[in-house]
Amino acid sequence: MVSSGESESRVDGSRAGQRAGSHTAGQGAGKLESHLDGLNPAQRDAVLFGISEGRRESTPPLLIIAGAGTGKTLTLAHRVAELVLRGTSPDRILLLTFTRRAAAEMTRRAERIVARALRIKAGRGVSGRAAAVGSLRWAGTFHAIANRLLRYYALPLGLDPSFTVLDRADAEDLLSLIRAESGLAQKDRRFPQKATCLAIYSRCVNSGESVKECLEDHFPWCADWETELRALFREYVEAKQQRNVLDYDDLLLYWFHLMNEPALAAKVSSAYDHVLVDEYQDTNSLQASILLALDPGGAGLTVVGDDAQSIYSFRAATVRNILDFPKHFDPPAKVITLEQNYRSTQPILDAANAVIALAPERYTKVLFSERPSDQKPRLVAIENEAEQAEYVADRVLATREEGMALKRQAVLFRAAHHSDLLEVELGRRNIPFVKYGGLKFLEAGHVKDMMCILRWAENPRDSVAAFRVMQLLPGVGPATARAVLHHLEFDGDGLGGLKRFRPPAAARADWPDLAHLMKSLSREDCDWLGQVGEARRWYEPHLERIYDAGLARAGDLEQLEMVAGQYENRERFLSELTLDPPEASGDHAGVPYLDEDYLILSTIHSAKGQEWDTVFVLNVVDGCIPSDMATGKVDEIEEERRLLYVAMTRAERELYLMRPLRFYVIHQRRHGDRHMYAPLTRFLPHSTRPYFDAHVHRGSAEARDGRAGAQDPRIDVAARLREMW
DNA sequence: TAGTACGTCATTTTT
DNA sequence: TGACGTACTA
Repeated sequence: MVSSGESESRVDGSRAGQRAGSHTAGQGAGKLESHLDGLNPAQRDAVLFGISEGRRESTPPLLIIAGAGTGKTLTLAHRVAELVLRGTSPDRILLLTFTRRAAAEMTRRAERIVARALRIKAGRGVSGRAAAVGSLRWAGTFHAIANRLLRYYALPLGLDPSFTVLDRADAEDLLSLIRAESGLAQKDRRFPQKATCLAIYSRCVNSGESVKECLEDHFPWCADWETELRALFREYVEAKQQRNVLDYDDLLLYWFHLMNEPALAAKVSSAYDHVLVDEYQDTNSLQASILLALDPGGAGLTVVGDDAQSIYSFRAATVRNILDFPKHFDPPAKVITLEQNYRSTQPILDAANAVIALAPERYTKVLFSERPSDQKPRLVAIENEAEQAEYVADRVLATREEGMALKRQAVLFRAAHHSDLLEVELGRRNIPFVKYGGLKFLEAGHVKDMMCILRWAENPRDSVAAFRVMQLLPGVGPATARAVLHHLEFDGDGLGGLKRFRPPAAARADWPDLAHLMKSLSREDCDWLGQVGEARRWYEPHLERIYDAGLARAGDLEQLEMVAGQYENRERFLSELTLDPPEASGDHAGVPYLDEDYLILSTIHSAKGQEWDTVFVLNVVDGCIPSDMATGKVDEIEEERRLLYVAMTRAERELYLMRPLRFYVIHQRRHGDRHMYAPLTRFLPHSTRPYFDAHVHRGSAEARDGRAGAQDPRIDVAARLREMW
């Protein structure tokens, strides 16, 4: 329980912050109102820089360094709106974001700003041109935009436009299939796992490193396998081409090669007047090459980011992209820095600044806020992880009692499994929650099965999907599935050939239905609406046979069918879901209803760009932050420091750093389970102590178990026993 | 050839 | 703990 002595300085709900369209109080009555009134001078500079005429040629490149919570999205949205207001067609703005959520948010805000600007103009009697952002057609992640471009340019790229996109799990499966076929697995020493192989491959592609360099720098324990890995990757590339499938990295690679052919590059480039890139610190060198090829002179190019929040180097992102950006151009790109934070209270910023100030190399930028508070962030030492879970659940409920919705509170952690115990505790207390990061909706076996049915129909050469679908039938295993693929290749009638395959006896009863389903789904004129239902009706009996919790899983499939209805066709549905999967998974599988209130659980990575009133950070101990997988290199440690910084700067009003003293370490050593004492994270050395309220929390377990506490009276039993005689 | 029982060995974050 | 690979049985 929390001691009742803690003061809870409530801040009124309307943040002193900035929201698109919100008026800031205190504007001089005589001053003319403008849609830019809510912006501070630096933001205004960033919005207006170089776009006085709205023409691409006259807009030099711009880098906006935007610290955490400094109104980055607001500023970028204003810039987009400003471009539209000055006559740029929204169709000719390319907006590259880190997630689709960010793209949607930016579009929404830009629209509101434009609407407001037009209202103001109209109010002044200036007849505003009927400009509307409409939807920004070219807003999305690098991968999503690549997917669309590659379908437009499939022909010159030698692609079949019906290609399907492999998600990570599919790519891993394909790799592992090849590994098995090529005999790489049968070595005396253990070959790296499929996930590791793919990680190595992906890093090479995205960073431009050779396999050798990559292994030395990032996967030293696999260094002996260089030759085999290269052979594996060669076969992997070939396998993808045969199957007409692209993985995530291919999307970028093909785009890159598209941009390397001058005639095509010119065509792509000429489609956009302005290119804006968000979260630039988390792009990798392949993405940077694409961008520079898209806009070599930098005209109309704006990138935004914060080097202190670069946390994706494991995905080959390089902070050099943002640091070196200005130098790519002559004259160098203009740099504008945003330092005023509108999110957090000053004590939270002070603590976060203190953490990042200890980074050996950094680009000085000190955030300040106009939101005072007496409440420093709390550093809570607690017995163990179980009590950490109880404490957080208690505090969450208490904060809700004070009127703060669960949705305005978040629990952040380094690795997805760090919230396991908390999830159990929340379940026990019936506190609804949604978890971001970790296992996704689409990774659940049964959802994957359904997606593969549709993918196979979309791309009959997608044998990864086919392989999976066929083995759903009883009596069909890898050998039969392979035989079917072989049969189809020679039959030459697409999926229609399925009905001419003679299945083994064990599968005979179920075969015709599958053949019929796939033939039906793959017809050219097959209406998209209803396809998922058709697949579901076929699949449900198998679902019940294959999985234990068939009923709960059937619910997910209904969800999937509803989601499918929101897409115009099968290709869009498959691509967009693969490239931008619904990332939350609730307590019960499936997406929660939006009107419910629920607590947010999230990995720190997935929390990027978000903010909550109250934030709890779990396991602020060495071994978790920094993760003990990352203790090797200085760079890696520095990235972990930035992770803690990102986590802390998500909080608006209340921040709790949780520090369990004892960890129960399971299945790690032969010696069985044991306890370990974990030291406080090295990122909070003694010098940072003044920025925190430290307390030691004595868990309720002691009280519940009837154990004695410090306040209990003392009895001198020994003396009494002596007195008995 | 499918399906299962058992032994081995672990590297976080995600488009 | 559980994912994955191997060996065995029906």
